Amino acid sequence: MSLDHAILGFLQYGPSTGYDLKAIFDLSVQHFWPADQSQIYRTLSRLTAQGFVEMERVEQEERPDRKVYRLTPAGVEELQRWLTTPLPMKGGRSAQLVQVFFAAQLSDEEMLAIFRRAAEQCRAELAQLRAIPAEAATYREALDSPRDYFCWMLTLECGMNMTAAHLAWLESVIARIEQGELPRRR
Amino acid sequence: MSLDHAILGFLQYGPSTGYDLKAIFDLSVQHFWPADQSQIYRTLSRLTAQGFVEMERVEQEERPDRKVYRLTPAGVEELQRWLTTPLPMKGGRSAQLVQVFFAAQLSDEEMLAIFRRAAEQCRAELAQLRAIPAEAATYREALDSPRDYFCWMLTLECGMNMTAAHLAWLESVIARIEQGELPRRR
DNA sequence: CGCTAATATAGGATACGTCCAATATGTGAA
DNA sequence: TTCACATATTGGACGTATCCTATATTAGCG
Repeated sequence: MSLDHAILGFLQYGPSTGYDLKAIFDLSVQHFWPADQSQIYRTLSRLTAQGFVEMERVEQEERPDRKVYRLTPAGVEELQRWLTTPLPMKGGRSAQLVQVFFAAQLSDEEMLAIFRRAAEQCRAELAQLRAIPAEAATYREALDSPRDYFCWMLTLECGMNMTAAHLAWLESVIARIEQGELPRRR
Repeated sequence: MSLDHAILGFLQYGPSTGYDLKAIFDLSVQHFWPADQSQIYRTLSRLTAQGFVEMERVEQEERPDRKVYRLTPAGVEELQRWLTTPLPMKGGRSAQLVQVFFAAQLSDEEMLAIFRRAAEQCRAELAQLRAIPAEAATYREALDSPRDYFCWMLTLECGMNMTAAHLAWLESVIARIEQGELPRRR
């Protein structure tokens, strides 16, 4: 249940609405923990019921009331507890690797297409990740703690390293196939 | 719906029961597409209803009948179609990175613990991946096509590369924290 | 002799994620 | 003017994964 704790984590920076949370999710942790908007709202209700956050209704004219959530002491404690809890290494799923695994019956050209497409997507993702620090600057003041910022940048670095490594592998596979190292069909 | 297509992919090597499929899943594709046993059986029923596989009941004494599934022509076609379909790059989730992102409020020691634990898990996973080729040899004859085997080894290589890259990153973070590059709290 | 693992399948319950649509209105762009 | 987008929240439906339990028997180990 990491969405719960990610939300608690963000609320630790200060009170927020579901809408705010969605925005900061998309900017900062999306590449390793994407969050659906309706999922955020539902989780917020649950966290309230569990007593980890409190909600304050702020009335607005002509728009839906804002519901501003803040951490309770119990929420702070729960976050702390979770952060120091060892996590089981849950292997991610990759549909693309499933394609690779069964790609043997495709033609060489079709296989190359899979790898070239994947490489393109990697490059796009890398570009996206590289664009984050510029946008992050906006929030840097809000965060204000250089330690928080350091942690954020660590996750970014991880994402870029992983993507770069994946891209390197894809390119090496493409090169090998182009050099005819792929056994023939039949 | 990659589980569906992974099952179709394995059935392409020859008829199997749900039980057989579970075994080959765990050996070969588990590290990028783990499959739950009951999920396999349910998917098999659905694929039958959709006409992609056929079931033949093989009676056994003193044990539940084996249900042997085989691909239909429609199933072959569906597999081929899916293999050549571009996939949306679905970013994997990493609860560990969520911990890192919010780790700023932990002590240096607690942060180091997170990274050291993660590094340990990486090493364990690497060891597991390295053990696969030996077990794979059993199935090599069954697969018999060197092209299929090549694709299998590609996915293994990918897994090992990614894990190694992740480990390298973790070790570099540990080194940097130990050298005091992490900004202080408060 | 008892325990566990292997062979084989099935179903309920639950959590979690994703998509889509509805509600309401202001602002800026084409 | 029309269209999309930002603000803000909510709910239905569905797909997929995960967990647990039940059934039934054999083989091997200590």
